[in-house]
Amino acid sequence: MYRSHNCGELRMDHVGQTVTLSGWVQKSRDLGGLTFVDLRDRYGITQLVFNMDENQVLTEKARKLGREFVVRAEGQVRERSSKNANRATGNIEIDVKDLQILNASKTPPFTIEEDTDGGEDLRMKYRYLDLRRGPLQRNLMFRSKLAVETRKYLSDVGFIEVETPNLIKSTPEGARDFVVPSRMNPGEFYALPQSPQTFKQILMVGGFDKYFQIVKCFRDEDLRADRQPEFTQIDCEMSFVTRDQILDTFEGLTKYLFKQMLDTELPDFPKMSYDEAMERYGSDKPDTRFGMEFTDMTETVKGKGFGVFDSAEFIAGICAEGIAESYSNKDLKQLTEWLQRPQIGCKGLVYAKLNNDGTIKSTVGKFYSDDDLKLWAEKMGGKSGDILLLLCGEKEKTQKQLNELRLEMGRRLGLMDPKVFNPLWVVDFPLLEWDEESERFHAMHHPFTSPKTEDIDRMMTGDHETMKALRADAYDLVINGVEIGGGSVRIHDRDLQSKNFDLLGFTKEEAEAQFGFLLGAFEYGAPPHGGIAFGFDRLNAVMNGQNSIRDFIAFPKNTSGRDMMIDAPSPVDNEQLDELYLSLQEIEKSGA
RNA sequence: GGUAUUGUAACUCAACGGUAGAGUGCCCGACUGUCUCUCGGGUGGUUGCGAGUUCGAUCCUCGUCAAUACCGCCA
Repeated sequence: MYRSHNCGELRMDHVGQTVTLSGWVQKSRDLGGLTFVDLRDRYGITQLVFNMDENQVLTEKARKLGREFVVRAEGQVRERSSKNANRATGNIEIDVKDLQILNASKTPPFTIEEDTDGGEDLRMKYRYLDLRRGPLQRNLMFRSKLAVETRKYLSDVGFIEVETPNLIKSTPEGARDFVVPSRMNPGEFYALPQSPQTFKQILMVGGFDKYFQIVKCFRDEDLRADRQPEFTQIDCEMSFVTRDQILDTFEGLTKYLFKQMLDTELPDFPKMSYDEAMERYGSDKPDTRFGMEFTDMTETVKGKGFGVFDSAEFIAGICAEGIAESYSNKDLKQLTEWLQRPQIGCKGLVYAKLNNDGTIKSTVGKFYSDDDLKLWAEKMGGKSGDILLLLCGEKEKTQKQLNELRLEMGRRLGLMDPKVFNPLWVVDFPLLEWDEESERFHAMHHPFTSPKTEDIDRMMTGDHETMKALRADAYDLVINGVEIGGGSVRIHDRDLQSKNFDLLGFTKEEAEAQFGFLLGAFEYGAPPHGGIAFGFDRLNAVMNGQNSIRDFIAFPKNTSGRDMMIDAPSPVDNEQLDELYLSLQEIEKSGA
């Protein structure tokens, strides 16, 4: 027997019992005649004691243990003479009678502790060591429970979990596909699914009116801290439902998950239109934990001789509360430079400091009287002690930049409380997005998204400008400025679907070749349906107040899409290539 | 594809253009109540790689590779 108990469960109640523990050596403290060894498993740490007077051979053996040795120890639980209040098992220790080294270990390249000294790349290479650390263990246990609770909730309200294939068909819309060559079908390729989108819609046609799946999705696009090439979704679809029934169902799920996992009661989720989100926050995923909302100043500030404003399409600002005294000119200059980085690309920042003594200091004081500036303050809700920050330019671009500024100020002023969760539904997204480069429309959500009922007529007959303004029955769940998931009511009418493909620039033949199976299915009685998918990795991260999803994935990839542990991707043998009828082009290495 | 930052001992980081250093780890020794044990000694380097400038480069310049963050991209 390797263990009678784990390393986290022994307490004063167990004193006197003979127990067997197995685990890893966290650390040993050799005091000469007395040696302490901290034994660790995923449940906790228990102290082993060896005494030279009582058993010299065993103590000598214990003194030779290195970090991360795997050992089995048998002995008696006893009360400690000096207790450690910082540890759950800190009142007891094991007086070891027998010690077995199950496996020795090389010295690990970084410390296996709560806060490791290892850098990201080392931790990735030795992921199996990093996984032994408390934070990673807790994250993966959290993830496991979150999946279990999701299944519990959804199956309790009647959802059926159905698996869909991973070897499917490449489609031109959306992200780049990962592609898999088919040996049995020379010259042809499968694609890995970007999501089970078409399959879940076909399941609706198949009569599974409530479907869900916790499923891997694959997208061959550049990565970020919150984006992996393979990631997991809670994917759902429902038939015979309205938009609000879908939203209610998943609001219910979200509330349930927060209650079960964090014991947090979420309030009802507000619904905000895409347009409103853009006006108030300049973002389709606003962080509503703090205010600092936009004020449109276009009309207010024009006509006073300040050319930059007078010629601008759009001028808007935010009010940063209570920092007039603490923010020096140097700070503001530095903030301006931050805004001027190419990633953001502002030309400049206009500010007005509303000093506590009632004076106002502004970069554009030359053009605006104190009364003018007081009007600004009034419009923007500024009071003494605040700083008004204004940006101007082309409307969409300026909104985007002001959004960045708002978020940065939120960060700097500590307004993003990690303990607070502010969910909201962003609804009524645009149906189509005009792509200047290819000079055609793209589906903002995906090609099966239904326009809002009231927009259908305009869609069938409207001109180009009308098309840009069409609203879709599409929605996102946003929590603390993170897009947790999104979905839409789908088109179930073949004519409407054809029109949509038309607008997206598909010929009939292309549409048939790409999506014929779905269109065919729709001819046999497709029910009205809609659905949603949550980013499961992101949900884990957000619930734990973290930005990076990597520490919630057991084996993540780095920013170049490499698995540093197994060193993938890697070349394959010519034999393998031949079998697949593939030949490689020379890869040009520049320079060298 | 672009912008930026970083690359020095096993790890985390220092070092004005002038013989490369600390803490941690690791090894040896001492130590009977530690839990960041303590104390003494020791080990440890192709400064990512390649050019260039210079009497001399970890430092400056160019190239290159890699990691990370962001933009583009991605729902």
